[in-house]
Amino acid sequence: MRVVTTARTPTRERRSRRAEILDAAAELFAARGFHGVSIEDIGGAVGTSGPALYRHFSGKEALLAEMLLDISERLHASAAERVTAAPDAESALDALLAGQIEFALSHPALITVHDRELGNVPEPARRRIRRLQRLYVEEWVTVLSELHPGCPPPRLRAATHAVFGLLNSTPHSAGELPPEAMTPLLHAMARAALAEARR
Amino acid sequence: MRVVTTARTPTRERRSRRAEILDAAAELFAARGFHGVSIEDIGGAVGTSGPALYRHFSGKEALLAEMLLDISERLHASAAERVTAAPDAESALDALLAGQIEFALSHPALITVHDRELGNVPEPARRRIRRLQRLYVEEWVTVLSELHPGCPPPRLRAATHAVFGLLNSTPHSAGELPPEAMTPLLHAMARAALAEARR
DNA sequence: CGGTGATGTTAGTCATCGTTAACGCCACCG
DNA sequence: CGGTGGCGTTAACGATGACTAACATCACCG
Repeated sequence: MRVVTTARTPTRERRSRRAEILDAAAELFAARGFHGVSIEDIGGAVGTSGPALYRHFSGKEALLAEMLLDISERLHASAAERVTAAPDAESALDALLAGQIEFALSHPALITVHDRELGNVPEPARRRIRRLQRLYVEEWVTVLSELHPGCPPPRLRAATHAVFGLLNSTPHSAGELPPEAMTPLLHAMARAALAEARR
Repeated sequence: MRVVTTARTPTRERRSRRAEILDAAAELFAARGFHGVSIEDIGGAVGTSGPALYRHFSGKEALLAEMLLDISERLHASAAERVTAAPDAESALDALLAGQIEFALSHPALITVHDRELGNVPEPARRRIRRLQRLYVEEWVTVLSELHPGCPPPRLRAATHAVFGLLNSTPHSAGELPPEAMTPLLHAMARAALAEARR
């Protein structure tokens, strides 16, 4: 059979195709959930159709795994850097807050997928992601322990998760405020909330 | 034949089958997402198998719609009651906080589904749910406006959403703290965070 | 008693989905 | 040039899922 396909020039390689697919998939997963998005949807979102995706990922779950792994690594690495660069616990906390807020405001889809879709990641990768998430939380808890000595770690962990919820609420209030106003507001609210954990 | 929608409960079981199905479905939706749960899964969770569900709901989407509608109505009704019963804005805010915290702690699955699955509700019901959610938020914004006069409503709305994120983080920190400790912690953190919205 | 309606059951149907197969371009490299 | 490999295509396949059909049970009530 004769296939008169569109003769496109694949020489254009402005950005890695993998990254392009990951971005599109993140947007779709955030909007409709992992199982609500088909391979065809993802392919369509990057201009190719369907199974072209398998040239870049071994499957749908592997795609998700790589996405979550990348997010967890970026968050944890950024936190570790910021904490070691800070002169004291006070500024370390501010740096952690600034990092999380910046990430949440600039990548709302990634944040959304990050705390919704862990359950769909197959087992080998799931553990690695969990580990990174735990390390990230412990980064916060360590700083807070220094700030609130004598406060039991479980309480600090609960407070940390609560603050994550506060900061990650960004996707739900999209458009309410411009980022220049949202950033200091979230920072102030989170800081005040964490001060209450002291008991 | 006339369709009589006022269903007289046959009282075969101690609890309505509908409610039993809704509870099981909420748990499953929260854990795996709407599209990650099959009709067979839901049936299996209540001891029946598969299509028995259609004796109680017209379909999977209708089930979700009823679930979200019920949640939104309960939240909004509770908020309206509490606000009108409160003597002043200060205690109204405390009552709103207490209500949301109690709901989030006792029904984590419902809270999870409530802010994740709106996109899967078909259109006639979606608008009603959105409207109730908006009314609920406005209940908070009205109280906060009285507490922080001169503060622009968009800022108060953003702060309210952020506090919802904080309070609804409960499902993510399950087991960190017992409810007796979690309740006052969340209340204090939320109150401190909202005080910062004053600018 | 016989009928009726509420509530189950199992066996399909039809659409969709993830994945694989088989093939076509085309850039690059010996 | 000719092959090789990266990257895309369409066509199929097998599994699964939502939903329907046809039938069973059984309490209840005239």
